[in-house]
Amino acid sequence: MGKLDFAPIADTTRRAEIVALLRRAILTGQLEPGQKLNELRIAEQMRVSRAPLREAMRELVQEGILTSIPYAGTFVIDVTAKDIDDAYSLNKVLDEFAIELTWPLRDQRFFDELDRRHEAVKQATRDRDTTRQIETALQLHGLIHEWADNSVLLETWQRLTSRLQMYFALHQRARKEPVPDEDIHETYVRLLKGADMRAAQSHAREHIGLDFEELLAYARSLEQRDSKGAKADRAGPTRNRPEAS
Amino acid sequence: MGKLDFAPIADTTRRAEIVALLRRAILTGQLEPGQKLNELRIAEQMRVSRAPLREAMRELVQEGILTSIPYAGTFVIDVTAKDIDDAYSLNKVLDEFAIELTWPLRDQRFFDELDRRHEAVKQATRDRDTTRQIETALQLHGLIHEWADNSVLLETWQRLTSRLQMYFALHQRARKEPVPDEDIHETYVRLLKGADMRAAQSHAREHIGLDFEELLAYARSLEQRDSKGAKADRAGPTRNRPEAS
DNA sequence: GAGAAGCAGACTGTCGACAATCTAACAAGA
DNA sequence: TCTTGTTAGATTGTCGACAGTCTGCTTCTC
Repeated sequence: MGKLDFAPIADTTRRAEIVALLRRAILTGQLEPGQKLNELRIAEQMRVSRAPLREAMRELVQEGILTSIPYAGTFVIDVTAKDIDDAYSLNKVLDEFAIELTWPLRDQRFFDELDRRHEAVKQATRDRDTTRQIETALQLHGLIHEWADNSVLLETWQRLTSRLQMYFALHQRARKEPVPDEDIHETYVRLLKGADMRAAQSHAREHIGLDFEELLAYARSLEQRDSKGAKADRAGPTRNRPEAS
Repeated sequence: MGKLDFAPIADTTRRAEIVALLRRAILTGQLEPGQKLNELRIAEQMRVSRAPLREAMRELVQEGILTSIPYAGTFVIDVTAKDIDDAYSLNKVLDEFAIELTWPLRDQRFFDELDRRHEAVKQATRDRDTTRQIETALQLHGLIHEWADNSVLLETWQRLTSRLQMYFALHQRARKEPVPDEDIHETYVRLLKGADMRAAQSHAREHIGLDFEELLAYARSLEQRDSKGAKADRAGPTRNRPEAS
């Protein structure tokens, strides 16, 4: 028999597609932080009953980008400066760990994939497609986590990434100029190809820190604005989180 | 008006209670790894319809202790030696980070809570209650993550803990003698109260390593046994994970 | 007897309807 | 005018039933 490996066919349940749709809507900022998701309306728009929609929402709640309050509703999570700070500081630790694990596993296929993803970022930058630029940049950074051969690490990073992507989208959407960021990733890629692991680790930490400071400042300005009243329609969940212990 | 703070009342939806029930059943080993969860049977036993049960199961899938295959069923995750290895190595990194964050925040309340949880472990040990011993030991180790004031870290650790608790339960259930482990935590607690952060960090790494080796050896022996046939009724999910990208 | 086609049976996925709960507007009383 | 009780509307939580899919057995053919 032939040695051809077939890729598994796509999961074809309504629930899975709803999850993908909702996740994309949230991560690209089409659904704003704090916004309430009306089950009936969304179900009608998607031509789906509420059952699979609700199951999809439960998944996204556990994924950390939605939050649910019993009998009140399900909301897109609110972005606080502290959340961003927390996520980034943990991300640094994970990056360092991922580089350590990936380092001895690097091979030609790794370098090729690294270049491919780097090229995708540059392409998105040329196209002035900010949404895609965020996506591709995160995919570039995700390579070390995928390559590290530690499923728990990968899973953790992906969860963190969801949130970071949300924050970035919020940020990018807010600022006027589409995007400057010419080629910050150049050094990152070069170091990952090099021989000095420590250098790669500390650069990852530095580099991430840069975008971060700007994002954090933006988040803080948002909070200042919000706290001065004018809370708009973004219903503020005031009760406890649904996560039981 | 008075300054009394009321705690938020308990979330009282069937779904939340089902989640708690199922999680406990899985973490204590009442539901074995690989076992399939029959929706109809469980729903009848709990006197609940399938809707909230299914939603609860979606949450636990995202929590990482169940795995779902469309049109085939939902299963308790299988424990592989690699999973344990992955989880533990990440756990070390997280512990180190948590100690770093917690260190400057330690105060009298921290030390009191530390002693309280340490005492709970010793009590469970005296009672020869292995399940509770696992629970309390993990709670003791969780304190640094709770105290670190980083919600993302805490969430990540709790997710990891779920899995570790499962593995521990499996292990404890298997070995004959109830439990030796007199007071390994004594040093850990003392170092956390001390002045040398590095020492505390490296001890956390060492200490965790101990239990780990034993657990890992057990997992490997399990896999050897399984691969020699006799796969029992534990239906092995052979298709792809449901997690779409 | 071996292998393919077809056929129940069981189970998961989805739907529409009902029950429980919350919110906000309104009325009544001090 | 402020507080409290009431009520209607909207929304979420739950239920029972139906449809789609998989699995294992049976049957038929060679």
